[in-house]
Amino acid sequence: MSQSIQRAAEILELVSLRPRTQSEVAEHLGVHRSTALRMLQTLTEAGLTRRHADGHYGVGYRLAGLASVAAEQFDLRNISRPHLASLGRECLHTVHLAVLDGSAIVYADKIEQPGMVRLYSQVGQPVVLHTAGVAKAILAFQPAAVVDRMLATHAFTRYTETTLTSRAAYDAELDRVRSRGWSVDDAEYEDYVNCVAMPIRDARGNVLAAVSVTALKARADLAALEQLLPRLDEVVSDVSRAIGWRP
Amino acid sequence: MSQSIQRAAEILELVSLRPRTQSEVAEHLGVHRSTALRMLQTLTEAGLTRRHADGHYGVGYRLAGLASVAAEQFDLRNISRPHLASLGRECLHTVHLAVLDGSAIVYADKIEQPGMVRLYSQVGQPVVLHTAGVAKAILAFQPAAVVDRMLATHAFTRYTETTLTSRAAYDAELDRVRSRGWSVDDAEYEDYVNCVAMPIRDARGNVLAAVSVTALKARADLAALEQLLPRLDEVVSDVSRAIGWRP
DNA sequence: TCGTTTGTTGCATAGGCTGCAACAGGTGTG
DNA sequence: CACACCTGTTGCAGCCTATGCAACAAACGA
Repeated sequence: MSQSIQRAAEILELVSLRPRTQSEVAEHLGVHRSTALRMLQTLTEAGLTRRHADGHYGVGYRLAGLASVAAEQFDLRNISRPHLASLGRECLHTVHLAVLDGSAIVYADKIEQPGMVRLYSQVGQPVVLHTAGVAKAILAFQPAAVVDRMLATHAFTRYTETTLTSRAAYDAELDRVRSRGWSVDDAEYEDYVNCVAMPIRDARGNVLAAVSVTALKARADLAALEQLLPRLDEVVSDVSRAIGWRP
Repeated sequence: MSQSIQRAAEILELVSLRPRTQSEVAEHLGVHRSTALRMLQTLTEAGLTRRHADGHYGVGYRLAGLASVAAEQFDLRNISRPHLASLGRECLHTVHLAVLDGSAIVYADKIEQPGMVRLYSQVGQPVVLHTAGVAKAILAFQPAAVVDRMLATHAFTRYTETTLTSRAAYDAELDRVRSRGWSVDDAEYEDYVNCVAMPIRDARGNVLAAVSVTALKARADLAALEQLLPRLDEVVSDVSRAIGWRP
């Protein structure tokens, strides 16, 4: 809508990766050098960028200050709620939000549908790491060290026929999840419940949460749930963008 | 220089104080409502602002993303952070890091203590040159030309009874700071807040930053803060050494 | 020393921003 | 239920302002 502001935002994105000279910024934006300089000067006056001694422009201190204000207000649950709710209304299944919280993954929100069988999950409770779709969607995108730490003392208890009961099998599944971008719980915890899940990325691109659509197999089996993946992808993309993620 | 970018920055500052409606923003900027909305939409697309469910606009989470991507650009802050944090933990007061940034001195970091009264200062904001302890700690060790340039257009506004309201009085204070190596803010800006500060030196021995310990007078008066000087000296020495300074 | 890049300035142009008005949709109030 | 109020959207005319350009001084590094 507003070209100059768009360009300003682009400059911030550019110099946040690494400080740039006025010429580099000009070239990146496709504008004249003097134009880029004028914009950089304005941004610098505002403290959003700052000029380094070597003539490169980087991110300014004021931006860090504003960022901390934003960080204080961070509230994933409230941000994602409307997106999850509309997803729930559309597909009429239960929608979960789970977040990585220290050494556990816990349900942070749950959208239920009226007149449905209640699922066992409860907000605030830790998920079962080796069966829950959300756990796989989150762990698939964590550094190996984090996965190791979380699974170090984890027992791969068998709950159903499809439960993954070894770390090796689980790791293989995480590989699959990582490459295709979504995960399932194929009746691995209760043999009549299955789900699909996708990860949410934060402002740094890290995966710290996931959304799942869960249903009784009798109501919607895996094949049916997979039909919802495009819509689920939309939802997690929207939420990721809303919390500052950019592709 | 660039009107739109200036306005964008002003919007960020405005909504960082508290979320505003498009009408409030328009009024604040003195532009038509549709203009303000167009700017807000652009900022929101970029993630720099964010629309709350009630139609108010606040700071966006992309700011946090940019700041964290750019974290490595703030070398001094990164180096000093652990030292400041442990100092803060020990004395349970607010610790500030301020740097000389072009023609202003701005807060570069702020270590707050849980459950404490919030101080007015914000990262990225310019400090008040004639009252802030960090300003005195930095300016006392600048060449006269730099001090003159920075104070040339500075108004020595009186905020409290102890505010230094003349260049002469300020220069005398800088002399004192220079000889003893530390500075104070004796309730010169807000009559219930005081602090002590010491300079950080770089590899060339130049002072480009300072650290302060700030507290409500009721919690710790100047005499109490001066007890912390040996520890503060340790901190600024450690940080100075870490960036290459040698005594 | 020279070549390169930065920062500055004045100016003409054109492009984009601005204000305006009208309308749809949503919210809350009486 | 009507009403008032605010938000969000759109098309458009006119003017502002951002832009490109060129020339120059200054800083910088090779």
